[in-house]
Amino acid sequence: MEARTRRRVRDPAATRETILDAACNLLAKDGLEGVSLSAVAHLASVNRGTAYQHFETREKLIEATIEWVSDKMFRAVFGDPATLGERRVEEVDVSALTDRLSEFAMENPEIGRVWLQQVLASPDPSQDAFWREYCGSLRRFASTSLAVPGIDAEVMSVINLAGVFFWPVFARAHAADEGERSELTRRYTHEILRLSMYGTMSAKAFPDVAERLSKDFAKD
Amino acid sequence: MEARTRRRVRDPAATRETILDAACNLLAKDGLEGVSLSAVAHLASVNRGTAYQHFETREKLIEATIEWVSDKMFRAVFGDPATLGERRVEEVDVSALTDRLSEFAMENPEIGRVWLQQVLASPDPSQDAFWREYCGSLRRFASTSLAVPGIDAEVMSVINLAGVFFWPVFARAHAADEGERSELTRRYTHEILRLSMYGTMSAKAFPDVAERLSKDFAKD
DNA sequence: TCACTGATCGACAATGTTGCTGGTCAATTG
DNA sequence: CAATTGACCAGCAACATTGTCGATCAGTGA
Repeated sequence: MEARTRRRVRDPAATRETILDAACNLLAKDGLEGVSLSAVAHLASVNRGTAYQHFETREKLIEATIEWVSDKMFRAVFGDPATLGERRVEEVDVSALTDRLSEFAMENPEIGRVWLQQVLASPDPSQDAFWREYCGSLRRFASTSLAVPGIDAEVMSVINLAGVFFWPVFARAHAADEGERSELTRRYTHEILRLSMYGTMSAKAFPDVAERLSKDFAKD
Repeated sequence: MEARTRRRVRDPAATRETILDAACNLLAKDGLEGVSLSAVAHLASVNRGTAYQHFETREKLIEATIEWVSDKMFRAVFGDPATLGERRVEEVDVSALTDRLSEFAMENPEIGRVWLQQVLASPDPSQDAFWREYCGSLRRFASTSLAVPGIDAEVMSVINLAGVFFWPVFARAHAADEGERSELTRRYTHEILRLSMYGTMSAKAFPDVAERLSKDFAKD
């Protein structure tokens, strides 16, 4: 009859990681609603009590999960935070960065959206490393001659990130297999680059809008 | 002592509306997580049993709420569906449409995001009237000479809608009063128009990206 | 007027979740 | 080696939520 469930070997750091990883997967699968301590602990094969030992409350767990996601994302998109300082703005390969971000978003659905939501709602988004880096590099880029003048880096960050994190919702729902999925990823990166280069409206066809833009501009 | 709670006068249609309206408000306040039948019924001052009479299950209620939101949004952005057919593509005022959409998104936070999420995840987004109209008009616009060539209407719809529905998360968290909020709305509409007209990257500074774009293009 | 439909309500069972507590046991440290 | 720490676990209490049922009672139509 035996069969007592084996007691987990004592390794707090690893346990914490296990729990966060489980929370992350659950987040990607069912969204925020699906992240209950019961479900997370079960998926991580950890006792609920143990989970509470590591994270005081559900809120704290979610908060920690978001940070964990942010870090994962940072590495996937910008590489190792340690070696970051050395690179130059001019050297940043916009096109490759977009590729990596789209890739990550597609592989980790849901969590990017949840992360963005939390970060934007927080009193100071730049507390978050990924946001700081993303928005910051966009701002630096905007100040170079490589960029069109008049870019609002904050708004552009929101637009870019919102788009890249929402597209997988559509893509994953409409792609039957891996192949179609990467095709849809390609479609997205193509379009975002095309948009960045050429916009959507033929400038000479819209003198009124152009005028409105320059007027808004004067107000700033 | 008396004080029996008055029984609601019999008016199923109005009751249904009341419930949906409550659900909608709750959605805007607390997101999907906040929409429990208990909370909705309470807010609507309706017995929970009554709510179940109108909506078989929580899922059904949420589904109905999303449709209701879609309809509200449609009217706010495109006007009355009945008088829609008459207008021409060329007559559509892009700039005014953007204004109305941003306005709506700011006034009704959360629900637009949830709506977009549901619609994109559904097997056939064009079942939804708002999506059909938005994406369709973008497609029609793309085929005119007013537009830059090569636009992917579906991707652009996602980018635009994701952006406009996410911006309020940032804006509402960082605006102290009504005035700051409308200023932030203005910032958004300005930037999205600017982006549509001029993009972000100086085309001549990025011959490699331009080449990649034309290559991708050839593959299609 | 009177039966009938169905909108509304109060209560109940089943289930799930949160957070807490007290107990066990492995590792560390003096 | 003994004592202490704290990681881990099982179970409890409080509460929320879902979905269901049977009992009313207001309109409606015969």
